[in-house]
Amino acid sequence: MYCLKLLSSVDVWLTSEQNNQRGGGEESERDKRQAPIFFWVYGLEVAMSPGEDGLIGIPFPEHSNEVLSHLNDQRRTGLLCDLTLTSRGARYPTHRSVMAAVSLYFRGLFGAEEGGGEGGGGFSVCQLDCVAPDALDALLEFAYTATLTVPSSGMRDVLRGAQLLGIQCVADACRDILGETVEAEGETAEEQRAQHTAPKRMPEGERGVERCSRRKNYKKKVKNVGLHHITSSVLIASPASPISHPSPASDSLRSFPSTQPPSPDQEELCPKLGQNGGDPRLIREPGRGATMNGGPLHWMHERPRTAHPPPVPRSIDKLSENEDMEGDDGVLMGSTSTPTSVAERGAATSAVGAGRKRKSQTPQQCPVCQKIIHGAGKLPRHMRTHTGEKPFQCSACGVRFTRNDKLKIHMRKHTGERPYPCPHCPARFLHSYDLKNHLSLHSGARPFECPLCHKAFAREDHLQRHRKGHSCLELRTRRPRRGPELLEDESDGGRREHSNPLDALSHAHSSAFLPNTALDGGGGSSPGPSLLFPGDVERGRFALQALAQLGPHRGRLVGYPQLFLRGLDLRGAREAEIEDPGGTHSPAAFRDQWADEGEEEIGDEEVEEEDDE
DNA sequence: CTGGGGAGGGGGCCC
DNA sequence: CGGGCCCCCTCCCCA
Repeated sequence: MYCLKLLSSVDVWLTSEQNNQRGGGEESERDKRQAPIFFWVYGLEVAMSPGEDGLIGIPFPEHSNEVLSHLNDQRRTGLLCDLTLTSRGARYPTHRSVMAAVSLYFRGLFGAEEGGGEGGGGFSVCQLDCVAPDALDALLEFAYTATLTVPSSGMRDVLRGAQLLGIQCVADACRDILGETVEAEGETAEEQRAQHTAPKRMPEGERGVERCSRRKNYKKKVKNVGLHHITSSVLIASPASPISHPSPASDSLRSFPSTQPPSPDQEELCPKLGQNGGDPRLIREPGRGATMNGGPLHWMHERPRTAHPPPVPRSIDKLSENEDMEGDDGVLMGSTSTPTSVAERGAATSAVGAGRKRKSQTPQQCPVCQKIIHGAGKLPRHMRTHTGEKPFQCSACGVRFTRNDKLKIHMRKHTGERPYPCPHCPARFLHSYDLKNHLSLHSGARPFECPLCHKAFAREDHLQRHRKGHSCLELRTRRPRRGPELLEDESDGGRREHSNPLDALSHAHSSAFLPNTALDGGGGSSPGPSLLFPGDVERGRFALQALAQLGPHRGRLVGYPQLFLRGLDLRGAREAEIEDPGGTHSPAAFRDQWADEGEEEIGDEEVEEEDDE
């Protein structure tokens, strides 16, 4: 009997006779058969370790984002911050654990302290003048949001900082963006200078500033960067980047231009969009190196250098400002503690750069999400989805959009224009797709049918919503069931591999469902290959019943678009239940805990089916 | 729970 | 090649 924690509050109890064998060294045939045990819960791969004898690992993709978000909140408020990074006067409260998790440098730094007096804990300050404040800010934001926001002009700073701190993924991404190639030669002068300004760390209790150039072996050779001019800002994010969790820096990022009130200039530049709507030319000056509507450059200028709350009880600013300033290149270091403006830096880099010719624009891979963007000129549009840049503002209501065509459609609300009239009724629509949906009402066509309950919908997204809900799941669990022989397709005579056991189930209980309405949400993007074994349908069925037995807690699983069950070897559990009907090992014994009276018949049905077998 | 509207995003076509 | 325009899909929100 196992207790599986679901969403921290839902317990799924499974029984297995294998429980008694755990650790006993016995290896039954089932143990051999169950080698790779995976199943899919609505698109999420769930691993059941055979060695763990039925333990199920259910991933919660949002968990990491939530944790990061909370950590970022703590960073913003200075809560639990036990490390302050400084760069030329700017202070960045942070958490040692986070930095150690992100940075090989800090990992080595703090790891070396393990067992030492200061290892776990005292407040400490780490002077990182070798990393430009903007770059350090960006790297911290990356650490806490999985999103790296960096203006293209600051890409090299970030690259250098990432290399110095051993944040390899960021360094790689920056290199990709910069189009660098790994240089097999020795360290460049830049790297050598950087070594002189290696991160320094000042334990809180110490009076002076102890310089501890403790670079580890993670150090990567600095590439000989070929400078080229890039006018766009780039935001690097992990695929699951929680962009919605702003850091102080990201707050400022988000303040441009989407939430930033339009400047009077912008208002003048965007007088009356009207029918001609969001012509971006009214807002920006393309090709001038300027950014849309006060974009990255504007952001960088307004980016608060000391936006972070300063919980640092002691000041090392003067020391940090005066040290190592000569060690970096002029672009980075400048002559004072105040970083050179991005505009100046951009000009500097542009002056140095040789102007690399951009590659073909179709298709292009997004440097942030690695997605391939088809179509010429579509990448900048796509990039705005990462940066949150919304250059196109409605002159009527102030709402901003990332695309002018969206603004144009939006303006129809103000102008009353509804260019898509229904030929059968006076209805008119803003979107062509709305008209398309509307026409299906006239025709009565409901082409989107649920393969399980056969309810038809006029809109595909409504069908998907319906299938994501658990109302249909209940029906699924109560379907009359057949054996796995129904996997045999009568039409082609061969064994059909359904994309998931639920398909098989639905196929079993009904032969009339639309071929395009598979349970994968209509997208046909079932994660992972279809790897059904002869017993999978049974396993999937039992898993559904297990879900059903969640009773009121089952709703917590609602929202998963799919329920894929792969190799879920739960038959043992079922058999155990039969062997011990009503015993303490039976799920039925725990069914009352969930007090879902409507599901009891499922269990009864299950027993009846077992009797039939 | 469902129907409808709006918005975000991607792709195709054209200039 | 970049941008405009359009279509399509999907998601979210509201009644």
